[in-house]
Amino acid sequence: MSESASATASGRRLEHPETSRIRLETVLSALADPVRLSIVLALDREHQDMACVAFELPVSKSTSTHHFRVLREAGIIHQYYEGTSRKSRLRTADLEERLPGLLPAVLNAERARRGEHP
Amino acid sequence: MSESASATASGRRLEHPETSRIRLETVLSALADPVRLSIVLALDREHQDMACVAFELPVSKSTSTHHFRVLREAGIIHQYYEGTSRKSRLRTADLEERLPGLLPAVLNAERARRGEHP
DNA sequence: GATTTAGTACGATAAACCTCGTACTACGAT
DNA sequence: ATCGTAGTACGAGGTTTATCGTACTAAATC
Repeated sequence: MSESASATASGRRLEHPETSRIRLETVLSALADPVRLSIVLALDREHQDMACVAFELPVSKSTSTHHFRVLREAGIIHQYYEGTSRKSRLRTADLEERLPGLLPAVLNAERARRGEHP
Repeated sequence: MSESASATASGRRLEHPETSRIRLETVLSALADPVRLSIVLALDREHQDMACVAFELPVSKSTSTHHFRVLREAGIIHQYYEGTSRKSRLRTADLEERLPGLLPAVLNAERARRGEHP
């Protein structure tokens, strides 16, 4: 698992923390926001890479960019370029290695709150 | 489990959310702070009720009060008066009922980070 | 009653955060 | 080459947060 950005389409780099540098407090902060929580939930539900636009977030484009960056810099999602869009994927395995049980617990609780079936 | 404060020594009331009103985002926010995380860790490690002064936090008294209130209002700790001091206890069972697996995951991760034995 | 101990209440301050709009870039399609 | 789509960068505005000091309260002790 290399950590240098996979620049499929542009020369732009996307910084991702190594798994060993994922920090509990940063992850908790990142997840403690309703918009970001809904992003994480959608990524988990669809279990496929999603472009930012697919989330239909109730915020502006720049705010959306901000939230995705927070998630990426916390080590919660992996992002890469594909054409004009940027795809995101949950770093499920990395999170499980570094913070075992945390993401499943958060996903379960939030799904339960929303009345979604597990 | 009654929710009206147990005013052992004073007439002062301490507000505690009912278990059913514990919110994921509030809990995540509350745990996403180093001082509060160390409070929760100490409460879990000592497995007994602790007075605020026993934590020896690296902040002033008023800041300490603030952090304990955040934890209490999030539903993470229960507090009651005893003499001149205020004792705190983790609401382990309530959290497990409402947000299963979350607290153990956080405690494990933080203990691992600190190099403490589980 | 006076003192000590433990903690609260009330601002104040400085940093961080969420939000937005505008201007810009990169890629794909026409 | 032009246009549209998807997203970034930057800066600003407003709110929340963490921190503190000072002044206060309640209980235990002297």
